Amino acid sequence: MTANQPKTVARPRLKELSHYLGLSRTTISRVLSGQAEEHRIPEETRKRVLAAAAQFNYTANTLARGLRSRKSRTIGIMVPEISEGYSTAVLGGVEDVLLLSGFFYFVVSHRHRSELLREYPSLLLARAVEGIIAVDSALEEELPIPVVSVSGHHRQQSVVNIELDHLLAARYALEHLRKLGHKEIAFIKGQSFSSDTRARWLAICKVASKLGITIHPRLVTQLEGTAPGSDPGRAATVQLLERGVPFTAIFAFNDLTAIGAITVLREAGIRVPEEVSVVGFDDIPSAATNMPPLTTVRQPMQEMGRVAAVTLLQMIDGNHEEWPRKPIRVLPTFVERGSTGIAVATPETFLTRTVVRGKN
Amino acid sequence: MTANQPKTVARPRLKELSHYLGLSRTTISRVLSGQAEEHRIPEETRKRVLAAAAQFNYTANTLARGLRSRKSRTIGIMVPEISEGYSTAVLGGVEDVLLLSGFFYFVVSHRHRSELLREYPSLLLARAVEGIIAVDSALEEELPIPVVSVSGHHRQQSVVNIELDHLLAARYALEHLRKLGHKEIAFIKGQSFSSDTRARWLAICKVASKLGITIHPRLVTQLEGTAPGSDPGRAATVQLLERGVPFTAIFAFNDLTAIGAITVLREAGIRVPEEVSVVGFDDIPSAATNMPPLTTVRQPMQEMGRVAAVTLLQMIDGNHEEWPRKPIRVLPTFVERGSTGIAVATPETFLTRTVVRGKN
DNA sequence: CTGAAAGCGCTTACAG
DNA sequence: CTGAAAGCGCTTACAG
Repeated sequence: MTANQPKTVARPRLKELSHYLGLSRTTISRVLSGQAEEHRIPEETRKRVLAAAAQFNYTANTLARGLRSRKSRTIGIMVPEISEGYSTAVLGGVEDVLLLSGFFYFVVSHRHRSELLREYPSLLLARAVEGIIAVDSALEEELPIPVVSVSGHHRQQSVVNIELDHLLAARYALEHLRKLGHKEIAFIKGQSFSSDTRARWLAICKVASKLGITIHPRLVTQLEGTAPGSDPGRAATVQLLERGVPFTAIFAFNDLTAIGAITVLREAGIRVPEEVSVVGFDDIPSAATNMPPLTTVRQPMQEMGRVAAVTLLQMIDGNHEEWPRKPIRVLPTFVERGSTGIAVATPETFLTRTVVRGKN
Repeated sequence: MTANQPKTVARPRLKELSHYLGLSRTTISRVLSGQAEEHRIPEETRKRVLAAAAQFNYTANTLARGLRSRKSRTIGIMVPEISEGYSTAVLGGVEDVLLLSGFFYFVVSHRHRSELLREYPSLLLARAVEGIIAVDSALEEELPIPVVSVSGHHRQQSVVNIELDHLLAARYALEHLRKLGHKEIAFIKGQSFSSDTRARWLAICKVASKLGITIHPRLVTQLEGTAPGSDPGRAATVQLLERGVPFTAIFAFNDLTAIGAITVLREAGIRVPEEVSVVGFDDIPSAATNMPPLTTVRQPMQEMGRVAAVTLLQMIDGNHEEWPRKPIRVLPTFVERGSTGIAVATPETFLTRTVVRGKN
């Protein structure tokens, strides 16, 4: 950071502009932050300032501005894993909104490590963020800034939840399977640390009972471990097969799990969807190009990101009374593709085949 | 931002700690920024300070710290699209390194819009970032801070390039296809705005001529448009089929393109790999679960991210003489999966079939 | 309509 | 070994 840097054009400061224009820093600052009107700065002056700013390519140092005004115009986004599709789809939506508003964002990913989940909020606070969006992450403490949680199911006062309508999601999937004649349905629940697991499972139980679908406990399994990708789904499916209870369909926690399940089924010589149907959740991009293409419950992830961002910005600049008091609900859609089909009459058939262990 | 906030525990400031400890802010600051040694602060004092900081959960306001010390401990990352696999895989690697070093990062995605490509560097500079990592993005100006470019092929003095060994990549793919007997190989080049397109294509031409593989101009096509996903790949493949020149293999610019190509081929009734082999590039997660699984040139994207971050941090804290003067090269690996097979003797066969237009 | 001065919360020469 | 004071680059009461 010394004289060794390549030749640089130093960013101009307010002081320089002030000299150049023969105006006080106060006036320039007012013009540039859009307060010309309320301070009755003449149009002529305003234009001169704007022109000079453009000419010297001046923009305020946001560190200084933030320190003084207590508005950093920055938020923090916490995700479990930056390199996975769900988080980044949400991020895409968030970005759409933020960038139009002049906000920037820090991303931190905690990879489900509890010490990171605990530390990151403080670190973000030290970075003077004005709000936090938590994606599928369980925050523990109440924070002094607004928080919007996507699929997080928080109960704190300062947290507004963006939630999928899980009942509708469950109804889509289960009615679809019932219509195809499926009665023996296996379920792969999410990892216990995923904040959506509980809500999604409760909805499934409720809808199943309403539709008269029996959930056999030995056909219920759960993802385990923090491995990214479809490995946990493979392991869960192997477990399901080993239990030896016949089933004609699997409702997976998400698409990655469904993809893993299909791989294991095929390795075991079981055809999808001819012998076993598989329903996913999320509709990540590869759901459509998977073979067979996934029938799945689509979460509007981009939209959830946009809604989260809009809500957070309103909370930041509005006052507390106006904060949403209830979760904001978004709706799933159902995407029928090739991984589901009519239930076979005798599901036991596949049990006679060799079960190939999934790599894990 | 007024009294309407939920009850908040204000973050303690240095002043408070100073009162509490009966020590100057100077001393406390020194202890907390690890300068106790060089200022010969007694171990006893050091411990008292650390204990108090822990007790009050004090961390320095990074805005103030950054403003004064000119070290924001923040970098900017520019990517084309936050919600696509390539960028986020690189991001994962970057994060591994940054978080250990106490750096945070802003992400901005320009979606190939030239005004954003132009503005973002200034906006990041205004945010006082100490360096920038550009992923697959062509920066125009020389910046006053260090820049590391992943797959960017920049020529500016202040930019260090992280590059894949494209010659090796091309050799892997072409030797593999030649070994399988392919002579009529079609190529789908990247979009003209993608900074890797040129380098990758030059390498292919060079290696092809060395291996005695003829590149038929009418078997060369190019991705067009900024649509994310595999749609551009579908369109390019449709074009290829319409030209009517027979081929037995396609070397696609990336995996998404390869996936799109396979879809179009199948829709046209052409079997992969029995009639046409397809080689991808990148090895994104869905390459393995695609049907058929993709044979592809794997880029070590996480590693590229890690290398980029390590390099940038060294540039930030080292002096200019020590900056790398050459591109840093990383090596691809080759992943043989199911989308390639032995070349058919009479590739013309597929041309008699109906060509189905890819949706686009 | 305009500006001088204070101050945001730190770090860092400088002095002892 | 320790601290008083200056200052990073802004914004914002306050005053006129």
